[in-house]
Amino acid sequence: MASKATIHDVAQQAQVSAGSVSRALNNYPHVSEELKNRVLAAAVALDYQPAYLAHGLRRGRSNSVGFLVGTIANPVISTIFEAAAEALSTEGFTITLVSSRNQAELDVACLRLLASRQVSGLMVSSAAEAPEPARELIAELGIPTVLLDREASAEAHVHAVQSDHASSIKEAVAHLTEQGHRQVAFLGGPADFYPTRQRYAAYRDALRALDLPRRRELCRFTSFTERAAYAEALLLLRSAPPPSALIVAGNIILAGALMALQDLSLVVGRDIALVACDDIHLTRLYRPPITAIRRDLKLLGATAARLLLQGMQEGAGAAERVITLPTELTLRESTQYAPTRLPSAPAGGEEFAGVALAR
Amino acid sequence: MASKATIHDVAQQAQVSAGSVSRALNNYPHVSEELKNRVLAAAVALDYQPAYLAHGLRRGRSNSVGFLVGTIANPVISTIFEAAAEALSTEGFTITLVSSRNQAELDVACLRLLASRQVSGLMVSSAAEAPEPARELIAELGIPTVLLDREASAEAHVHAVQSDHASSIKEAVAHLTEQGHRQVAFLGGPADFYPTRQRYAAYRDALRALDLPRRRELCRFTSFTERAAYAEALLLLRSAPPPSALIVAGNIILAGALMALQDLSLVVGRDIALVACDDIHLTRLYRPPITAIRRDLKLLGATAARLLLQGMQEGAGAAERVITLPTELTLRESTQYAPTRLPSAPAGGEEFAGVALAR
DNA sequence: ACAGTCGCAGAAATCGTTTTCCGACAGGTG
DNA sequence: CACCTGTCGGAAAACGATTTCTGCGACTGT
Repeated sequence: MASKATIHDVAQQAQVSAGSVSRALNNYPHVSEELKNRVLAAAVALDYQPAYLAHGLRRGRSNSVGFLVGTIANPVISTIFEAAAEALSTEGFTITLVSSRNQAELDVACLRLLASRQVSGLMVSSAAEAPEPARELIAELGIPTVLLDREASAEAHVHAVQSDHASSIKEAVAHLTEQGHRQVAFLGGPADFYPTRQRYAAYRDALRALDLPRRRELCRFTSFTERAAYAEALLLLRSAPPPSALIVAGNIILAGALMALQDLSLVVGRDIALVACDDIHLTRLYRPPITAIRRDLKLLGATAARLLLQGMQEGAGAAERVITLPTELTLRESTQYAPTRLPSAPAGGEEFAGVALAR
Repeated sequence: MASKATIHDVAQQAQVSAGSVSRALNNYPHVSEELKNRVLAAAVALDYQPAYLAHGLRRGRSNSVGFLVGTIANPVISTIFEAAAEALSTEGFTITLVSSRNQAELDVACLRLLASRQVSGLMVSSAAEAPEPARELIAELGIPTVLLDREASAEAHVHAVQSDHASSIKEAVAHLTEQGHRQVAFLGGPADFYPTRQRYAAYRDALRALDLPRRRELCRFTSFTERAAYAEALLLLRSAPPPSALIVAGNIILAGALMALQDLSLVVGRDIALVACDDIHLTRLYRPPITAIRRDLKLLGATAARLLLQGMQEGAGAAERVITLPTELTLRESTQYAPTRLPSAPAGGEEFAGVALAR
């Protein structure tokens, strides 16, 4: 009913041609006030809604941007995209959402789907990374694209918004060192994943700069499932000598790590210091509150939207842009007190280490 | 490049007419094997992707379903929609996502937008509820629709998937009563919100059935922001006599409530028993773990998708369907031990009751 | 051998817009 | 008065698919 009236109905009602209706409604030059008013009145009277499909077909663009996500069921991702969606929709764009279900091999199929939908822009927070076929496809598609927290591309139409993970990681390691920690562990996402690479590199550099021991077994990578993160965290925590501090990337991984800590009866802030890489409800509300690296997710989404809007406007014009947004280390109790595992408390420390070793 | 080849290019390559290409590709009857092969080969050679817009325009349907959400930045919502999106996309549908930013007055505009996009189906988890104009619009739009955890509609094309909030709430109240609690508080979402109404009604009925005091000030409703939930929780917890148990609806509200509890130095499981209405990472990982009402969010989403697919297939055919899925109360330590606030100290108990009567 | 089906495929109409093309008309100028 | 310039709006051609219409052969039954 609502979408039943066509432009011809409006034209008939207003006693003009269909072309004039189109011109009047789209604010073309050289349209008389009088005609415009007549058309507007008729459109309102008939509750005319232009048929999007026909509009897009003729115009050659769909006025919709494609969102490719690994999963939307992650509060960090969904917050970013919500902000981006808001900015884009106020500019008249619709969002077409596709999830590759965290399966890298589905990325390409999802992109093709979006391309066949003739999206006018692309926002990508895909499952996988790097030399991947998905990147090539994005490059050859020629659609203005913004990568979210992914390795930037050299293509002119492919922009990127990233977070400065490195500086906060370095800050965190420095902070832990000041508290006396020397065995600092790192639990990251998939090793080829851009944020993980950034964080890991910063972690490694910081250890080197501060002359801390760099032990391979204190550094593990896991997929984005709680179960996998739990398993890796267990392995990591059981290594000898055990870590006295742990940096975990991502909120799902944090959940797995906390489960592992609880299963090993390790109390955060007492037996081990903990730093999380995204600030979610859990980090603030956990007892003790967990030190976390914060970033403005809404700003990230909004910035990405702005970049994409620019990219879509200038067509295949200017060169690619990369924007890096700051992160901020928020200290909380999980890193505030020197854990008992620290070698500074000699006897107790030994004992705890012994227990940990014995499982 | 990828979407550059049209059906005419394929026709030319295969030395047939455009119509035949369409028939061959869409598995029409009366197409010779030989022609079909030739067309298929040509299509592959040219990497032909049918133009979605033209296809939809001619067919009259867009092969995309609209998702209307209050916000996607809520893990419960996004998990449901992720599951629904997966089921729908395997059937060849695309998702068009619109967020009304939790503003009830935007619901209608969002629906109109989706309607103008000629979506073939609608999935609604809108901000607001009830006699609202949005419901009327959905009714008159005539698009097959599934409401997610919302009041069902009498319209033939409007289906619903709901959760059986009531039974678990009753179970929770019974459990609390068994532990000796008499001052059971309830912190819900907006009062006109379907899940809140269901939960509140069940809570009230359970109190009545178990002959517990029903005090208005122990029952508060809040919007879906952490700040608001925090404020209401403070008021609720400060009422005299204070509640010894608290049931909170929704994950955002839980976060606000936990903040309030921490600010008042009330320890969950010791000073107050706590029941949450959605099982998220936070409930499982909080110390102590929080008793929660669980439901299978993926099943909810998948069921909604199934309902919508049915609805879109049978057109304006059969009548509306409502499916109610079970919930399950998972007991954890937050309700396991009798809190210190319990009137088991008799004098206090009398006093509490007296105050309760006086309102 | 002839009318009646049936399978197949080309030509053309169609979906609802936008856009191009073109003609009509008004007003100012040489 | 002829001529240009510029505004306005109708008619028709796109856009790229699907679907209807139509006709051509081949096959069947009598």
